[in-house]
Amino acid sequence: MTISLTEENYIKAIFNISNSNNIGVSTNSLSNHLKNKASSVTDMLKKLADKKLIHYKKYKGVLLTPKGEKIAINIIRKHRLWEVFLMEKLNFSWDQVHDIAEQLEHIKSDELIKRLDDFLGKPTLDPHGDPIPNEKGKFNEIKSMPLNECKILKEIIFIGVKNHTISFLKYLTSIGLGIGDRFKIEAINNFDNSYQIKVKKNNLVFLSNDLASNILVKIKNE
Amino acid sequence: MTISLTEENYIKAIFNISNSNNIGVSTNSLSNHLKNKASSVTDMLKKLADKKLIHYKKYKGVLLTPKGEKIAINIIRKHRLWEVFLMEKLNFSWDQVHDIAEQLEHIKSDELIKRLDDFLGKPTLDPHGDPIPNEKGKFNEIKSMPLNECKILKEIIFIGVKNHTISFLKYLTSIGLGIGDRFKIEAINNFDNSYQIKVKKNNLVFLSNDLASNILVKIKNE
DNA sequence: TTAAATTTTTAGACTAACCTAAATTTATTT
DNA sequence: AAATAAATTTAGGTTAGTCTAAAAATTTAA
Repeated sequence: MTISLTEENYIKAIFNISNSNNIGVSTNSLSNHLKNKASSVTDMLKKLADKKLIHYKKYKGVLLTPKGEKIAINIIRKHRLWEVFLMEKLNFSWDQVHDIAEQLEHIKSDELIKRLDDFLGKPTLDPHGDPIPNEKGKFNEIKSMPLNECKILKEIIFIGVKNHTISFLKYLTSIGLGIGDRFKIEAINNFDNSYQIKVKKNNLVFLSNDLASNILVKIKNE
Repeated sequence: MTISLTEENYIKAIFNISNSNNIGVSTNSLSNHLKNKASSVTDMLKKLADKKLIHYKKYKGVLLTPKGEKIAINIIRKHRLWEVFLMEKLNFSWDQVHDIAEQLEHIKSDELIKRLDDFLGKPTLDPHGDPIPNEKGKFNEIKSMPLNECKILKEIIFIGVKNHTISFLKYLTSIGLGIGDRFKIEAINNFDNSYQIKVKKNNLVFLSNDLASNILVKIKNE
């Protein structure tokens, strides 16, 4: 069975939306996500259901079947491996890699991905801190939390981001924050729940609560 | 102006056919090359002519405009750079790279190609010995000739192949011949114009005239 | 140089993936 | 629980790229 590029994008969207909400995906959310009209989405959902890639009941939203999920995870694996390649080997910055990886993820060759994986040293995290599923589709989850759930003044490791927009990533870069950085929470301002943190050798950096909610961290030695 | 993947494939086919024949490309040759019906080809030729990518006069065959040629050369550049990447970095063999490069050549990002080129050390030849045009579209032609035009017993360098089929490449590999190899013509058999050559440290290898016509060589020190 | 063969184009249709507008179902208010 | 609002689906249409069959132009051959 062949799966078109468009079908792949729908499957990926369903996976991403259901994974962040953990519930059946609505036609409208797909319509927003893919910037297609809801009626177009309905058409495609019927097609994907015929191919047994999703469970679909009219008016009830959709979920991936195991077969559909396998495809979704493989696309994500390819996307993230290419992102690693673009950053590590071609020296792109983390806000430049997404659009290119969005194209590369559709290249069809299992052998290519196997060799790319080897070439990159079988990475388990992409440049945004997102886990890269292995060949079997297994995610090596690392326990992280949004910075704004951290209410104690501790040493922290910056693990990943929730918001992947270019402007957000550029902003983090501009204030000197990158994946893997260690920093200390110096203060949590109780009037607006904003944060003051100190990155090694840097001055204090102020982060709004909203910004902190998009930064995923791990408490050091935990 | 955006150019679809299909349009890119037509432009590339026109370039390749006209470059090997050096003459206007017929509808039928495109139909064979692309494995589409001639009527489909006609439709597309009209579209490409509207976009000023080809010169097209009904019943008269086509040629690329400078604009079309620029696009064709850029696709070829991308294809060959990706082939180098696949062989040099991912250790594919030369008969495996074509199909994957056929997909990769359509990835749209000038920045990506620029960085890939740097990463690979700005190569000027691909793994089949074909020249890689530079950013400006200029080919660095190397003077080579088919082995069967070589009628003297000389030291030879294997520069490239004319026939790119997988079976041919595999055959060359199996008899121990690879791009860059030096060998000596030991004998030219006048009854069938076949060749006997001696690759360094190897036994004598017999090549039919037909086979020799698909091997591009340079005479050593010339 | 006319007839036959070949090549190319036109005409009309199909599929995938999209759209708008209208109808239907589900959810929310009062 | 009826009325309104929102979400979803259906109906019918469009475009890109393909196809088959028939018509027209060109080339080849007698």
